[in-house]
Amino acid sequence: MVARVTLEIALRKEFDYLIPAELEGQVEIGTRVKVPFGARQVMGVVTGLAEHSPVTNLRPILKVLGTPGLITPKVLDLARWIARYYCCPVETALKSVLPEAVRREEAGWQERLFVHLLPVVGEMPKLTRRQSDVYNVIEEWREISLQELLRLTGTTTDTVRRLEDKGLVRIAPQISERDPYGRETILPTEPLALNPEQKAALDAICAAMDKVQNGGSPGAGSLPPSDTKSDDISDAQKAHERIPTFLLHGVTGSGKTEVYLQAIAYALERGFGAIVLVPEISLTPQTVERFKARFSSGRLRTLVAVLHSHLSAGERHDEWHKIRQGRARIVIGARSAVFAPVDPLGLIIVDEEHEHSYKQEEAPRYHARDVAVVRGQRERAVVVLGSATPSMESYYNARRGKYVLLELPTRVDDRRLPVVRVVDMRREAKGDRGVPIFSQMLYEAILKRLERKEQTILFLNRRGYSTSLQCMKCGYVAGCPNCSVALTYHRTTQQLCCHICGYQAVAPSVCPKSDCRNPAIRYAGMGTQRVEEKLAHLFPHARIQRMDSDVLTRKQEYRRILGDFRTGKIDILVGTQMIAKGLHFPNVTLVGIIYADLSLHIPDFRAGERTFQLLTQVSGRAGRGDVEGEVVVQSFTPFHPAVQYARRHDYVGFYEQEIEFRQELKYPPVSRIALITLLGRNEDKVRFTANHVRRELDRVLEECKDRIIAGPAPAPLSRAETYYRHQIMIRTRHMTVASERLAKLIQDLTLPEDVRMVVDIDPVNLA
DNA sequence: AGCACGCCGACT
DNA sequence: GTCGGCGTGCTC
Repeated sequence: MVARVTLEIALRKEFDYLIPAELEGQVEIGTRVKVPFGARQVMGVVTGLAEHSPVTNLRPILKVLGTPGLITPKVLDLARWIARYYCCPVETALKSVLPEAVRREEAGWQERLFVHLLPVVGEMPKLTRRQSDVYNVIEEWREISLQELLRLTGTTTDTVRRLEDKGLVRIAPQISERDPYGRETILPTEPLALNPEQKAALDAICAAMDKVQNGGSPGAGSLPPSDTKSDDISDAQKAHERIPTFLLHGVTGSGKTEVYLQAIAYALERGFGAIVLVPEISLTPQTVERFKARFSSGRLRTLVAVLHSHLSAGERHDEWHKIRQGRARIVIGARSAVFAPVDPLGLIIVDEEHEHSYKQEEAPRYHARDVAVVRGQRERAVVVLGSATPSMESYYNARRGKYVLLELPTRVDDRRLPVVRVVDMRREAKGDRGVPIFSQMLYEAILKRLERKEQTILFLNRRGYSTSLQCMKCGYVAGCPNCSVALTYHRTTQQLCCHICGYQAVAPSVCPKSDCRNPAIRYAGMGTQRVEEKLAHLFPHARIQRMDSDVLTRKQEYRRILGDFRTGKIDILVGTQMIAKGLHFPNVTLVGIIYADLSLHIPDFRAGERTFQLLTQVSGRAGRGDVEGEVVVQSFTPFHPAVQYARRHDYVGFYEQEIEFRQELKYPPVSRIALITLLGRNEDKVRFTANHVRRELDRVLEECKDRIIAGPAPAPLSRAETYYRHQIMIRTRHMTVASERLAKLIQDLTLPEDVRMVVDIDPVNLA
């Protein structure tokens, strides 16, 4: 017998090995093995089995490693699809598919000392500075290996023992299972009555599960020569009918989650498990609780596993095995949860499917929503994509009949959508003083809320105090020495800060240009800090809290602020992106968007779409209680379609006009994009290499008739962290073909030592 | 990835 | 005469 092995050293090639008699029966697809490779020994994963190999002088497998069955043929199949489509080595794809914590199997179960957080009984004991630092870290992780804790805090076992003596933590060998949300008590919930639209959506999803899931799974094929591109499994599946994918378009508050819950119940009923993907920021304890509350008791009782990036290695390992062993049949998690080993899988839900955080920004550069759809096809699982503002891609697919569109046009509580008022900021300019931060309308609206003891959310998608430091005399702008961006001024620390690489410098008091030295340097633009300061000045008695990643250095801080806001200890919450999502507070009756145009001016064809989504999502925060909500949008381009359609809550209207623009310029969803970036410290070399790559692309994509290749040109962010960046953009409707050619080009091309090439298929970020 | 082979410049 | 530069190619 012969095994084909993909090696851990991430070569873009697979190698065949003999299975020695003594290992016969232990080697299967997905088995991890140690093999000889030249003079070395390397680890790898078996990707295929056969009687014979096209290669003659085979060497034998040395050893079988780890627990069998970690990588199932299904998982492997998915990893190979990712490797092919996203142009990366299979091993790189496997890295995401099998989390590191699970891979290092031994470490996961090993009896090491772990520090557990204990509930505080009675008075909190006095702690020294050091102790409380350590305690804070433990509190954040809830449970952490002693080793890791010591590494993280740079302390000694002694300090931790001290905490144990005070009864705050327990140090013990870890055997018992970790449950990240174990200490919370959850009240069970019953299915809610559905309105007709919800009912129709649920029925459609359940009917699809009925129709499609009649059991049966594809078997393993035989080994083709290693350079063959055909994928027998996917070819076999093409014969079957397509598994439907649903796009659930429901306005904020239309009860999408209840539809998800009941669809999951139906899947469980029929013996299938489910995966729920949510954006990382929405994966709050409340979100998880909604699912646990429904499924942690009753007839369909099952564990709900949670997967996200803040789990410790041990927790991740445990959650994974809960799923693998079938004890948890529901998984809720961020991007990488799309790979959860749920089997049999009946349903995948991708909530907020338009969210960019589903795209992984490092190799493998996969999009979890798209992987979900592919996985659904391969495992006969029904996929439901949900959003109040679907991505152009998904709505386009729905329009073309590739997805089934389900609409939830009304809020479950029958409340009207908030009134959105757009303020033309060009008319607000006060001659000498320029444009104020707050328009008269927004000022009065805030004042009214303060009088009525209602709450306000103010949104500005930019951190810091001001955008840039500018000399009014010579035009000098403080820029980052490592990146091609202006530095942001942070008043609290009196520093200039780069939001790309984190570079910091003391803010100068006079213009640093030697021939200028103008003391009247000014700060242009504004950030959340400046808004907060101005607010405090305008409303001295209001309780104001800022919330952005500068404030949130700690995880508990996030919870605390939201807790204070919920209990009414804060009148006005000022924040960035992160307050735009999911959170609902009944007493919020006003949402102010300080500068709606900010996201319109970024050099990206999705700027309009992003702005529309942002305005719609932020508006959704207003008026969920008994009082109707009001949204005030300040804009310098008040008649821009993204602003106007958002004002009217008209998604379809926006889509119709946006798709025309995409069509005209052949941008997604009408085509697909592959973005090739060349990076290096020597700009000439980068430019030269980029030109060379361009010529090669023209050659290898010859038969890709509809291709449009643009560039090379400096990337919108032309320099980041001291690396110059040049880009080439490929647009085509046949990305599968293009990916394949690109993979070959990557293989054949020899780049100069100090120039790297990054290939991003379906990028969401063009910078 | 790593390591060998191989063909041209300045050093004991 | 040799040491060493990194281009090219190979590993089942």
